Formats: sequence, C-alpha cells, structure tokens
Amino acid sequence: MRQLGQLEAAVMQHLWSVRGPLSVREMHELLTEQRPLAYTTVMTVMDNLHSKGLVSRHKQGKAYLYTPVSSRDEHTAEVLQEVLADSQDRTAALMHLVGKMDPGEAAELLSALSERVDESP
Amino acid sequence: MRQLGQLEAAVMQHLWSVRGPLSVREMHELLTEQRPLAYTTVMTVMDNLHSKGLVSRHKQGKAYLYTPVSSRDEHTAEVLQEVLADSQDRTAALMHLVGKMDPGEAAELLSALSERVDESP
DNA sequence: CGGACATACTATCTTGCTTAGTAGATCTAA
DNA sequence: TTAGATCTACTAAGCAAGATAGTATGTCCG
Repeated sequence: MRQLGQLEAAVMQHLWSVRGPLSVREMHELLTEQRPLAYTTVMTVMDNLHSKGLVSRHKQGKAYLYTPVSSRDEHTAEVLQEVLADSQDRTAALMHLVGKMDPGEAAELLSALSERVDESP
Repeated sequence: MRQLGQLEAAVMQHLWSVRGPLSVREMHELLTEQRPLAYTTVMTVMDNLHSKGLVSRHKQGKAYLYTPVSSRDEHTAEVLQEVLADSQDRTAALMHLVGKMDPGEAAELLSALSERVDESP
C-alpha cells in the first residue's frame, strides 16, 4: 500500500514539520506557496490519507484538524520494513546499506544500536 | 523511479534466483508455470527493465541474454537508501526499524556493523 | 435565518505497469 | 540459398492509482 504520490508526500511532510494538527485550509495555504492548487484538491488528498489510515482527524468547529498517525521516523521505518520484506536476506541487504553509509553515520548507528541491544533482555 | 510492478518484480526474482543470464524464452517458461502469459509480454517487461538500467543484456545467437545489474541485496539496499533519503533523520528511522527487529537479528546487525566501523579508516 | 465556509461525492486526466499483437529481422537446417 | 521458426522492435489498448477539481449539500456564527 505504501509509497505515496508526490502530493500525498508533500502533505505528510508538512504535517510532520508543523508540530500540531492542521486544517485543510492551513495546508492549502502552505502548499500554494509552492504552486497553485485548488482547495478541494488538498481536501481530497487529506481525505484519502485519512482513508488510508495515515492521518487521524477530529472536528474543530466546522472543519477537521488532521494529525499524522505515526511520526516521520516511524513511518519511514514501516516503509523500510516493507522493502525488506521482499528481500531474501534482510541482514545482507542491511549490510550493503551500511556499506554505503559514511563512517560517521555508521559509528553513530553502531553506538545507538549497541545501547539498545544491551538494555534489552 | 524504483518500486517495480508485480510482473517486473517476478522477473527480477527469477533473474536473481537463477545464477547466470536468462533469455526471454527461458523466463517465459518460468513465469508460465504460475499463470499464462504471452511471450511478447515477458519480452516487453524485460526490455523495460533493460531501459530502466536494472538488467544488462547481450546477444547470444539471435536472442538476448539478460543479467541483473545489481545483486538482490544490493538492489534492496538501493531502495532502502531512496526511502531513507525522504527521511529527516536517517539514524532515527533506522533505530525505529531496529526496534521492530527481533533481538537475534539486531545482534547480528550489530556485530556486522561493529566490524565495519573498526575496519574503516 | 442567511451567507460563508467546509465536506462528501463524483468525475476527468495523467502516469506507469500490464498485456499482447503485428511487422520485420535473423538464424538455422535442408 | 531459401524457407520456416524464432526473436525483437514498435505499437497500442487496458487498468489501477494518484492528481486535480467541480458541484451539491451540510454546518456554524452573527
């Protein structure tokens, strides 16, 4: 299911950047800074994201306020998992990824990871 | 660009499973074990994969033989990279992923990662 | 209550993958 | 060398999902 379209992705990026819920009108204002878009287009996209379970919403006055269900990082991790699901050897694929990372990032990941492994039972 | 269609993915899986290049005819035989497919359909898909740079080919007699450009794991790693490119904080996203992995797999990744960090300059 | 604003529903367009046919090129066997 | 089988290139229709937006209807606030 994942792998959003461009407009959908742009909407999610804004929802993640702005901490706190956004209305369709606010999102429309943010998006039209880049290029013209009809209000109803934005509404349709946000409604679709809601149907897909990526955002939640609740009424505030007569309008809905939209909030991401997962954090950006959580969502990225979910997509990563789906990609890895198609792989035969998850670890091998991850190792290739690690091989492409610069040493600093690898070290950062290593230290974060080792802490987490230590503290788990 | 990535994220292949189902038929494209099936073709790549076969190319990766069988060690060595495959002709369209051989691929057609493999695929029709599952469901009927026209020979030209398979050819179109493989030609598309070639245009996308995912496979290379060279003539053998009158037919082309197709070979994956990357290994399965390399390809998966490339897709992972693309997914991570949309993330703000790659390490944070990977940490979330590790949190979803079972302890054994996490430990495996950890040891491989520490080796890589040690040996890097 | 009425106007402004929001939503629900619907519809068209585009894009990318799937599917496959036809025409023409090429190889091989007789 | 030629005929038949095989392969490719080109073309095109079908389908699904996202992008885009209009219309009708509902709702809140002054």
